[in-house]
This record gives sequence, structure tokens and C-alpha cells, in this order.
Amino acid sequence: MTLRVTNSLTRERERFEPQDPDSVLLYYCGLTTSDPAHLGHARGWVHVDVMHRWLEWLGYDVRHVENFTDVNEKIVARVGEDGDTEADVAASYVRDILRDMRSLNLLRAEVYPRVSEHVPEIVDLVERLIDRGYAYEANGSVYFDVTTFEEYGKLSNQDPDEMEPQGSEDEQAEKRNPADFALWKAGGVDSDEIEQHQHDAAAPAEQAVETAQTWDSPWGRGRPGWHIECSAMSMTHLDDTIDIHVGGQDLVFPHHENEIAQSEAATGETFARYWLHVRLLDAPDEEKMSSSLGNFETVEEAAERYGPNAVRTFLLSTAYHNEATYSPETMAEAEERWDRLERGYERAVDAADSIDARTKVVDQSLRDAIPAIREEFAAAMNDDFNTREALSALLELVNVVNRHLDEHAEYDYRGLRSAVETFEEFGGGVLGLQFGDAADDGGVSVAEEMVELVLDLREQERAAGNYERADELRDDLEALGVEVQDTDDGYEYRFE
RNA sequence: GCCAGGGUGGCAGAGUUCGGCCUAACGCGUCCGCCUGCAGAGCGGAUCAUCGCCGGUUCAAAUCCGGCCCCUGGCUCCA
Repeated sequence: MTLRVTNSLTRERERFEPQDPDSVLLYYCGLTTSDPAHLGHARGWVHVDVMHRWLEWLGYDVRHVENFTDVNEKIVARVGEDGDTEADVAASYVRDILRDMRSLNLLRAEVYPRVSEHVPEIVDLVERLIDRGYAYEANGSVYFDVTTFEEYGKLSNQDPDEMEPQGSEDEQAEKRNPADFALWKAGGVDSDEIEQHQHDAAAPAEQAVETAQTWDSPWGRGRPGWHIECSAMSMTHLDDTIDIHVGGQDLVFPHHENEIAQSEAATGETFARYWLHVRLLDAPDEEKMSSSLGNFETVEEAAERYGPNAVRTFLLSTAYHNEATYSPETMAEAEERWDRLERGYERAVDAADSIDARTKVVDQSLRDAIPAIREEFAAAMNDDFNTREALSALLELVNVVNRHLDEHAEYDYRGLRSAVETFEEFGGGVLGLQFGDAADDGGVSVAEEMVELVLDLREQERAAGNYERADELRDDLEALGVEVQDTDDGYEYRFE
């Protein structure tokens, strides 16, 4: 069984074979640090995270690089009146974004390179392109001449002649072809452009512009173009040719198309062998969710409100390249799915813990189901990272466990243990869900002891027939986020 | 206009690459039953889809071919 992925370059599902059979070079086009991260970004992160985890499960050594674009007009537009600078604003958003990533239990990338720290590499790359005849200088700016790269348009399947011009009017005047794009931009940033992106609390555009970073180059002082960074950082931290390049599908053109052109022109080698594009998340009004439309739910809000596991369950409940809509309803459903999964896991753990490891009870239907479910999960992941199906397989495992527990007076120890292992290995290790988080820290917490104290009191009230009082106590605990369930063997509870 | 991707039950969403195991998964919702002081959780059962429309190929089509309708994204900063 081998991994197959849908390659945007060919628009076909292909067998995945990295250059080096033991390792995978993975690059993800990260964020421009000009706004808080929203759920749409999280969709990309979580799917890339799961790809990373699955590749490791398959035995590959994964080198994962994810950039931050910390030099950009939109960042300058966020400069406030309190004396901060483009660099300060960017650094502050980088911190927030890394915090958001941690909150979603993402595996760390090996490197999070920033544009501001790679200007020398960018300048080198631009020089190479000029030397090789693919780029030209004009008034201190440098442009890539798209007519020199025959395959220009191969990713987005477009003809440069039919494309609309890229860049501002001033740029148009100095470019040879309308579709040429900037590799290096002379001078600082334009205050009119900044003004367009500014919010309420912004500093006057003229003042903000003063804080924009510029660097020396062979063409004079200036700033790197938008696309060149990813090429430079990908080559610097990975290699001239990488295996997988992932990004949002909104980046197909022009960003990724331009990356291919400038990278392959510079090295003569294939830039990325497999291009995977994550579909944009739709907002409740069915428009795409995006920073520029301002219709987003931030990662911080969502993680706080629903918890990281429900958020991940939501994002993984749709395959990465399909349409997905965020709404209170779809999110609520994801919460239910996650709850069912976690309860199933906890039931299996509790049941296994409650019995002697030496018991000889065997439930053949349980034992047979588990390898089948494992196979289903692996097949789903290998089929272009079909996380929806993978999640379904795990929910099937919940069914199997529950049925076993309900239908048998004596439990199958080994069967339950392998179910628990499957939850942990696939749900935890691959999908990055965190089971039994609250109870995970070993000893019994004070909170638990106090909840038990209250529940013991409630049992006394129930025994005395004071149901009204008992229900009050249960409601009070519920209000504090403690879910109470009565069973034949007494109460059970869990923290929500 | 050009490029890309979609339209599957009340909702959500797999399956379409390589047609048959799809009388269509998993979940949510609704209804009934078991259990329960009640509730929840769980279990059992039920409800719910001629897979956008029309035509074709085939022993066989959600899956292939042709036409049509509708939707979304990209072509401008955006994961």
C-alpha cells in the first residue's frame, strides 16, 4: 500500500515517491504576519501537520519548513501611532501565530524562516537570474521576464498572453511584458498603497512608511518582491528540488507559478515535485474566509471557544482539497464527533484498567474488527490524505468498543488494549488529537477530589430520595463544565 | 473573457483516479425501544438519497462519454 497524492502540476493522483527513499522535503507557504491567524489558516496548518505526521508514520524522515513573510506592505499598514515599526509589528504577529499553532497541537516545523533574515540569499538568487538572462533591472527594481521561461503558466495552466497585468501602474511602465513580476523593488513603500490597507488605529501613512525596512543591493536600496522569498528560503533550508510544496489554493497563481519560474530558471532543476493545494475555508455566508474580507473567526477565538480537539476534528472532517464551510452548525457537529471519539476512548481505557490482564475472555468480533479498522485508516490516509475517511474509521472503532462493552459481561483485555493503542497511535499520533487531556497528568487533582466530594453528597441525597436537591447539584456541576453520568456502579464524570 | 474545482438524504460529508462488494460510509438530527428516580451517555431498531438535468456506452454507472443548468475559487494582497 503506497501513498498517492493529487499533484496540482498534473491535476492527477500520483504515486508518491520522494527523491530520497527515506526522507521527505516538505515546504509550506506560511503567513504574511500582518493580521491574526484565522480558521482558514488553521485549515492549512492542521492538514499539513497531519501530512507530516502520516509521512513519519510511513517511516520517512520529514524535513518540514514553514516560512513567515515578515516584510510586506500590509504589515507596514498595521504600524500604529505608538512608535512601533514594520519589524515590531511583524515580530508581534509571529509570536501570536506561533502561540496559535501551539494551541492546536501542531508538530513544530524544523525551521520557520523569515524574509527579513534571508535578504542576502534573495539578492544572490536575483543576481543569478539576471546573469542567466531571465531577469532585468529597471530604475533600481528587478523584474522576471516571463517570456524567457518557456514553461511559465504550467502550474495554473494559463497562457501569459491572456493574463491580466501584474503589479501597479508605475511598475507596468518599466516592465517589458505585462505579466512580468517584481523580484526586487526599488526604494521603500508607497504611502498611497499603505493607506488602502490601513485600519482605524493606524499611524498616518507617511509616518508608517518611514518604518518600512529596506536593504542594500547591487541595484540600490530596496525591498524583496513577494514571490522570491519562498524560492530563496526553500532552497536555503531544504534543497534546489524539494518533494512536497503545500499552500492554499489561492496561491496557485501568481505566487506558486512565479516561484516555479524563478526557481527553475535559476537552478535548471525541478523546484517542487509534488504541489498540494489546500482548498480555502468558506465562511458562513459562503464566501471564502479571508483576512482581506474580514469575515473570519480567529484561531485564538476558535481554540478558546471549542477547544483544540474539536477544531482539529472539524478541519479534518473534510478532505484538504474539498470545499468546507465553517459555521456554528458544522462546528457543533464536529464537537459531537470529537466527544463521541473521546468518550469511546475513555470507556475503552477504563474498561481495560478495570480487569485483570490475565483474563482469558475473547470477543472475536472485537479482535477481528481492529485490524480491519487499522487497514481502513491507513488506506484512507494513503489515498491523498483522506482525513475524513480516516476519522470515520476511528469512529467505527468507537462503535466496536461500545458494542463489546454493552454486549459482554466480561471484557476482552487484549482486545481493549489494542483498541486503546489504535486510538492513541492513529487518533493521537497521526490526527494529532489529544485524548484524556484533563485526566492525563497522573495524580488526582484537587479539582477532581472536590468534584467527587460533591458527587458523594449528591449520592446521599439520591439515596434519601431528595432528587430535586440531587438535580440541583448536578446542574451546578454542569455549569462548571463537569459532565455527570449515573450508572449502575455509581456516578461517572468528565471535564468538558 | 481565460483557468481550476464542485453539484450525493433534514444537515454535514466520504465514495468518482482503476465502472460491479454503493440496495451509497462515518457523524449530526428526528422517532421508537432497552437502561434510568429523571437526565445524560451507551446499546438495539427506525426514519432519510432513483447520487444537478437530459441523452449515450455497458451484462453493469454516483463513478465513463456528450450536451445543458447552477455554484465556488483563481486571474489583484490573501493559507
